[in-house]
Amino acid sequence: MSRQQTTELAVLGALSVQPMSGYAVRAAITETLGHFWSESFGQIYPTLARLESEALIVRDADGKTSGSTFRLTPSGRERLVDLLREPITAAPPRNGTLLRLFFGGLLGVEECRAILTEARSRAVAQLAALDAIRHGLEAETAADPDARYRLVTVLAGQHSARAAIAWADESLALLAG
Amino acid sequence: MSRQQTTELAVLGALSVQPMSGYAVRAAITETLGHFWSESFGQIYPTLARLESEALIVRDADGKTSGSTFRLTPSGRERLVDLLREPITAAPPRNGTLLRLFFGGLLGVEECRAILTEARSRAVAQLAALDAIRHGLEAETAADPDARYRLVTVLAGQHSARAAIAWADESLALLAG
DNA sequence: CCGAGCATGTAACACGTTACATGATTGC
DNA sequence: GCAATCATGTAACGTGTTACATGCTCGG
Repeated sequence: MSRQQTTELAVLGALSVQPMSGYAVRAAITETLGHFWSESFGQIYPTLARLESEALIVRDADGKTSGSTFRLTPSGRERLVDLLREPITAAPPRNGTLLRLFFGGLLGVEECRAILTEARSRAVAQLAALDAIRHGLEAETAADPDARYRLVTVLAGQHSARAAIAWADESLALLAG
Repeated sequence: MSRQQTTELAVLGALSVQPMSGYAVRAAITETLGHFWSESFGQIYPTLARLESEALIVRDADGKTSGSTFRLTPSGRERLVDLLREPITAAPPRNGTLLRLFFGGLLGVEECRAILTEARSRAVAQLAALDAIRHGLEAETAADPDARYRLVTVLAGQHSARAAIAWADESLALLAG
């Protein structure tokens, strides 16, 4: 029971920052929440239509241009806060890499080491990408206290990436010996 | 293109350890892969039926008892290895906790600290649970070299849990100051 | 005999991606 | 004018969970 409504949460959240088009919502989610969230157009547009019909957002036609701009209504903002408050249903964390390594005996040491090496590379790249974002946010924090919340999500990604690197190193050593 | 077929991989993997009933496959996945995988009956039974029709597994009627036992055929084992070798499509890692914290400004410091405290508790509990499993596996490793692969997945969970604890502590300090 | 757990399966629903179709706007 | 990008939407498909329906088996 009780749908997840996570897409609704992400869309309302994006619009809470500033009014924008559906296309821009997608871009904002990809760019800003990209390291822990994703949405496709096939989800976003139907969601926008439903939110509009429930008067949680309104659509302003952009004068002469083709697109439109969606804006949160007061009840939409209330709805967003309600969703934020809702208990977080811990999704089962399906991890394809671990599933493969668990049955690694069927693949052999070398292939498993390759999987680990690749996972390590991805983590190193992500750590570097998040480092750049982090420096920007730390500068912002002085002016905007709310930037701290965004910083918290970046820290999560960095801790997670560092853990992945340490795990890969330890596992590579274990499989080498 | 190219379906994920992750359920198929998990089911074949479970049966590669030993022949068992569908009910037992579900139990094995829940107990052994539980910290990084999950499957429901609604997925398992149709998958077993399909695998049987493709002759990747066979069903042995258990004499007089009601259930049946599924067993990998040689081609089923080949199929499993093929699936293990397939490139891992890194699933977008949707994290509901981070999505909420990102918009934490709308919730306020106290509610965000509560979310972090709860995330920390879950990580502490998981770390302890995995520690018990780890000790068992380390003992097994001497006798069964393949136990190392299972140990690798446990290490992943522990690194991840420790990272979550460190992240929660750092973030709680950040939001306190 | 009765309840707990074993066992199998289906139907309805929710969620999400991909591919497609269509057209406007803008910069070169 | 033409390509890239902005913009909106739909349809088909795949995947996954939940709830339901059904019956067996075994220990107390």
